[in-house]
Amino acid sequence: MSRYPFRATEAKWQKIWQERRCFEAAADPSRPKYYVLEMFPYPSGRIHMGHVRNYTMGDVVARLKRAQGFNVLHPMGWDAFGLPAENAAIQKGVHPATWTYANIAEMREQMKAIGCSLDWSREIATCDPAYYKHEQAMFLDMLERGLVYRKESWVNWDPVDQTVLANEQVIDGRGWRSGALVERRKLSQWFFRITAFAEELLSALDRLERWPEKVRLMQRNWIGKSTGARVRFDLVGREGVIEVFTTRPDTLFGASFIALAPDHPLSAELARRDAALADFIAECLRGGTSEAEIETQEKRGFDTGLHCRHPFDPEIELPVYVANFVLMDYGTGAIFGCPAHDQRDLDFARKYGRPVIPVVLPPDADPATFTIGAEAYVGDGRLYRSRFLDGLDVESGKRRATEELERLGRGQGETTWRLRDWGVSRQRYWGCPIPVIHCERCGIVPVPKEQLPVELPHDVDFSRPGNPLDRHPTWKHVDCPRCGAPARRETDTFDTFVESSWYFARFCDAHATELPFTREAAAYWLPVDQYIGGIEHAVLHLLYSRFYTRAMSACGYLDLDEPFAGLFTQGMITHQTFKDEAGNWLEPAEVVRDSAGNWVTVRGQRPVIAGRVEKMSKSKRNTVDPTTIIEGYGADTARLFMLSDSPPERDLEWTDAGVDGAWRYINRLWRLVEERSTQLPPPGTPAPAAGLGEKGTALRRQVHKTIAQVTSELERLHFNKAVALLRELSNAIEAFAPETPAEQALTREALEALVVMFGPMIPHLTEELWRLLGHEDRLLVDTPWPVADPAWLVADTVTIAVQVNGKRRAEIELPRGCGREEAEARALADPAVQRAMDGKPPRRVVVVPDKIVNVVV
RNA sequence: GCCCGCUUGGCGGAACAGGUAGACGCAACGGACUUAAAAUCCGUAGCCCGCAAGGGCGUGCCGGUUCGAGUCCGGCAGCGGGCACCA
Repeated sequence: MSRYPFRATEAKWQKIWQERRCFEAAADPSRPKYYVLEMFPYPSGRIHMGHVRNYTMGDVVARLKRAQGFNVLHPMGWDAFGLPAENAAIQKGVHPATWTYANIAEMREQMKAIGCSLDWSREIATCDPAYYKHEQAMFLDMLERGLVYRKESWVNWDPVDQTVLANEQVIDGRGWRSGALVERRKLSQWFFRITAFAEELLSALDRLERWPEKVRLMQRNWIGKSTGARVRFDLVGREGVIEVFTTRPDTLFGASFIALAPDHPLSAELARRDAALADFIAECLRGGTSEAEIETQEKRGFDTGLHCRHPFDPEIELPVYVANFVLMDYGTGAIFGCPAHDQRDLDFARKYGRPVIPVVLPPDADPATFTIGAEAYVGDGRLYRSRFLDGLDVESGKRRATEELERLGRGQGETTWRLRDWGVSRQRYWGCPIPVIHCERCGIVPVPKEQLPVELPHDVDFSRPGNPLDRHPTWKHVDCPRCGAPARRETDTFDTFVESSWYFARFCDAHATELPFTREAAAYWLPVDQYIGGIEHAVLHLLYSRFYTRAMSACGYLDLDEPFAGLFTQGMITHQTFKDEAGNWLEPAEVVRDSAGNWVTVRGQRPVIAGRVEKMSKSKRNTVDPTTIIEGYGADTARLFMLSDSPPERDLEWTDAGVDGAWRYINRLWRLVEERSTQLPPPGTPAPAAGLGEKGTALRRQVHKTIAQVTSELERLHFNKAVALLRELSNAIEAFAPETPAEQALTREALEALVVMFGPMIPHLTEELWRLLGHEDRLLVDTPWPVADPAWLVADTVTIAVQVNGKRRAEIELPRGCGREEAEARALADPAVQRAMDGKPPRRVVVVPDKIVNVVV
């Protein structure tokens, strides 16, 4: 029995595709373009299964679009700056650049073995000065336009990685990479003014129709727009005013206290003369921000003794507290408490004995008896006890109250955002240097563009913690470009998310030298038509890129707002976990089933505890190395397994049985074509249009139906459904034993359709089969996608179900499009139907033509 | 706590737009070939009753709309995810 020689075959076709430069793209305005992109990898050293799944999906789309006649751009590169390179330097003494480029070389070879239709001529690495030079130039342009600024602020400091983190990189109070509890520090930092686009970044989400709703929702929540009002409360008995942001100006008459954040300037001022308050504030600031701590922390306040006047009635005076639950970096850092209609304010009021005054009356509630118990009322209703607001609903009340505040000069309508500006300064070596110079006399001076790139020095010392750039003997010492006095380079580098915020644009013109990319190339290729990657970037990378694209447009580099027209987020790869008796994680390769079916260790047959199926991770050791699979079964087997069965957005459980199944099918397909190919007429021999007999007609119908369905499923990225349809077709071809020349020609027709349609998924095998079918002159990758003939999509007859009282009782075959009377008569005549009717006359017969007949008795 | 999603055989999953639930696979079982095993091929298979013909039940649970509900509506449960003192 013949076995598919995958190793030689895969190597052969990869070499031919490369030699013929099949996948190198060139802009061609006369042709429609299609830009397919997978999120580029960090060069950690080895590819993992998640990469393989990601790139396989992208490759199917790229190859499909290519066959459909699009001018396809499908590039690949390396997100090459980042901390692991520095950690390697510290631990192994290897230079970050050496480590990174060695990893790239290794991973490039691993990736090539997957056989993706990538344009390697556009390969980029973000740590290349030829790349980050443009990033520095763009930064200077953005600085000039006010899209970048520097300010001293409280930052999230990761004590393990010794660097600042963006808000988006702090998860549950811990650094996203190190897992260390984040500290607060005050530092001077560079910020991208992402908030300048907050409104647009939010509203444009509605237009991203080819993005998952889930991602759009996550971004909406992250941007966190709240509309309300800023209200000024005058202090009693002293100068000054407290500004408060509220989304509920309608409930102002329910106010019973004012609360300040512990780090509010007024809190600090008062603390200077009040030791007890100073202690309270210190205690609040010490409290962590982790989830557990917030959960357990109770609402606590400190009465400052100060009072404020109510903006609508100076007679009403409200006490001012400092409270631990008020955040300085949201709104104004101060709130007014309305206990009746806010749960948190209610908890606080109950604890400190403040009055609870309901001012929104729920529908059907009696104003005389309505009271607030343990829960605040946050729903809609009619305002009452609120003078000029009485009788209004909540929405109208908000508008009316805001108008009144504006009329009195005590406030105005305002929108606040959860979104903060993006802090990009990192105190690390292996990143893009921020191209500015600090001069004692001139302040911050941009590095003149002709001096770019500001390159990282190669001779750095990792023997001590902290930023090696900072203590480099010479690098940071430069003369001020403006006044010539001795000055100091910025030693912080960019957050690596800056590099990934524009790499998709660099691919349009990866070798441009004067500009990051030419306007023409960007105008032709962008936006990315289909972007594929993990859901973990739903906020970070995808939001930064949307911002950065707008910022580049503002600086005149291109004319685009949204970089990714279509987004697909793939599921993760999971695998069963194993532990030994001592509780140590075991690799899948270290365990095996014994004769009784129990899991035991390969070495020593020791008992193994089989655990849950979880995301493949190094820490749980439940990973499978893609290279091992590709060497043992071939890339096509790995690709087919990943595309079969599991819908791409869902998690995929990696199993040996599943891989075996894919491997068996690869061989089955190979044998099918090998066996049939000897009896086929030469390529190009058409099968007759008619007279194929019943079997032949059915096969041709199935071919055309499969073409129509597979095309549509692949276009919607439903790879698992496409695989199922193609397996059905190949089952049908297997069952079809051609005898006449016409049937042999039909077999060729069917096999060719099958091979072409499987091409994007298992490219090496199908390229070989295409050759086996006698196509010497044209590669499969240059063969157009088949088009279904509508004439063969419908049969003359249809088999429909007949129901009696909604239960299926029979199947009847009817001419397609036959009339209701005939369908009804045929249905009622069926013996099984008559039996089910039990002699009763039909009360009603529902006929849905070509679909179903339902007899109601 | 708030918001979102999901729940179909032993397992992964199909089912366009309310119209034959379980396609296509994985695992399993029976058989053929083989000294044997692997590979391959043929066959069985939602569950229950039945030799069969056939019948009953069945898409997390309860209810509703409809000639007809996995699909629509209301309620509940479980699982997963996002956000979180956000005023």
